[in-house]
Amino acid sequence: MSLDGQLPPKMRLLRAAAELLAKSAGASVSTRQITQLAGVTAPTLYHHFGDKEGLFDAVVAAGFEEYVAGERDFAPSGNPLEDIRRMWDNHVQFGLKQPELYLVMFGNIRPESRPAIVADAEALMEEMLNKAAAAGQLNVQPREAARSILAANVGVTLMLIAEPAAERNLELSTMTRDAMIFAVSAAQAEGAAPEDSGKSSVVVAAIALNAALQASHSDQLSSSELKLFLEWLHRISTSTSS
Amino acid sequence: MSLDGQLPPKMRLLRAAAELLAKSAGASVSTRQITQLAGVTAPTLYHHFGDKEGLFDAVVAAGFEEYVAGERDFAPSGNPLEDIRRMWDNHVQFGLKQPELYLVMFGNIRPESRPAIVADAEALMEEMLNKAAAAGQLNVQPREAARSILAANVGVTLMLIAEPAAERNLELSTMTRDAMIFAVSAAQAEGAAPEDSGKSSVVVAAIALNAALQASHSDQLSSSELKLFLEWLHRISTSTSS
DNA sequence: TCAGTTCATATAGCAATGCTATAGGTGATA
DNA sequence: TATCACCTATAGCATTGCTATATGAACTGA
Repeated sequence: MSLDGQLPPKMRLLRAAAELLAKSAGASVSTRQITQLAGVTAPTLYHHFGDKEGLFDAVVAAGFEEYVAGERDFAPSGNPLEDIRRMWDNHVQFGLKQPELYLVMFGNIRPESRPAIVADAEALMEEMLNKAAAAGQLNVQPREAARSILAANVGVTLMLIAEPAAERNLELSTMTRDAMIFAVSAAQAEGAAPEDSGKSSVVVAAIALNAALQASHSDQLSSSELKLFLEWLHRISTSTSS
Repeated sequence: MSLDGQLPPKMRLLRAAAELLAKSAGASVSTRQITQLAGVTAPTLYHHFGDKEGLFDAVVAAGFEEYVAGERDFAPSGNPLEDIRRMWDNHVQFGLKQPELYLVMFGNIRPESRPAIVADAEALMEEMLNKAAAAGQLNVQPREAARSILAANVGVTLMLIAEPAAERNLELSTMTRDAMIFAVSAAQAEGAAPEDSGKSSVVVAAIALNAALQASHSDQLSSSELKLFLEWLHRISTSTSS
């Protein structure tokens, strides 16, 4: 019952809330529990965070920073698709290590409350996919691919969290991961997929060029020219031949 | 303020809870609101459902029956993969029509509380995938495929719910859906995928035979023979050639 | 040095919540 | 009619999130 280091009460509240949230298996955590563990009285909480939800938002924000740090910390391997795999695995590991926090971040999403985190996570994924696109490894727009992969990533993580820890089979994760990456990557364009083999190398090249352009901030075209050019590229790279 | 038809109080409580849960955007619904709307006093609720959570569980169970009914209601189209697409779309539509209910069902999943629903949903999906496997359209075990597809389906639905209704882009759903089905189906085995082109037609055939056997309850082998035979099949069909 | 100002914490308590001990009413059966 | 199981209501308890108000500490400017 002692988080009374010399830390300021704000930090102690954050840590107490995070700790109680982590160990309470879904049961609701009361402000009295939090303040007691932090060695602080109620008004202090409301002075710093305004609200119980405000405190939890702060906990979530801290957790998200940890998540982002984990996603950025490994050095790029040279193969963007391989980096995306690692990103996926990092995401899953984060969810399994801090399930309660993860559930608050990605399980309780509501339109009016918290899509900012999702947008940030998508941006992180898109950033990596842009490299793949620039290398000609992508079959679809990086943004769409990022949203799609992240959605599957979240779904898999939630499913794994829902399972009793003993029965968790990580093959679900690797299988879904590779399925998504494969479907999104340019590998299939080399002849297979009978239904949409029309995704010719033209499309892949257009996507790659698009990504390269947006990444390099080229100055060789005026902004209005660039806008139109990108629009054409977009039309080409999203065209389906069916 | 009147759900006082001649329905029994138990039904009125269920409907009141469902209605309040549906319109309260994430805010917690109090038992007093529910009992008042149902025209009933508190002990009645606890007599019938024991708990507030018990009542919500009942609401979820009713919602899940509705979900299952929706998943079963369309006639099979002859093409199992096409049926799986419809199943996916049904799932997404259900989530978008009843977001609050869906969030309780799939967003708040915790290992100790509610994996039964997930297991049922998986079984539903697996049932359909067995047909695809029997038709030689599947590249992996039906159970694994079902878990994978359902996970992606849940993730996509949650992401769409998280978005403001105005900006919802269903292309995320169709794209992820087709990506998953493509990756799981046997189509790619016909030559493309350079990394694991080893998924030869032997594997596909083994999976198909396995599904057919389990579906037909063949009596031509004794149960112990069948068990061993299935084990071998399983070994074949899960072998990777990398 | 000291009044003034601001920030941070504590005392005490309110309204709303989930839930229950107890009792009253209703219908079917004997 | 009496009994008995079932269902519902009155009243109230403990806990919840939150706040009105007051006290202390630290810094500012003269």
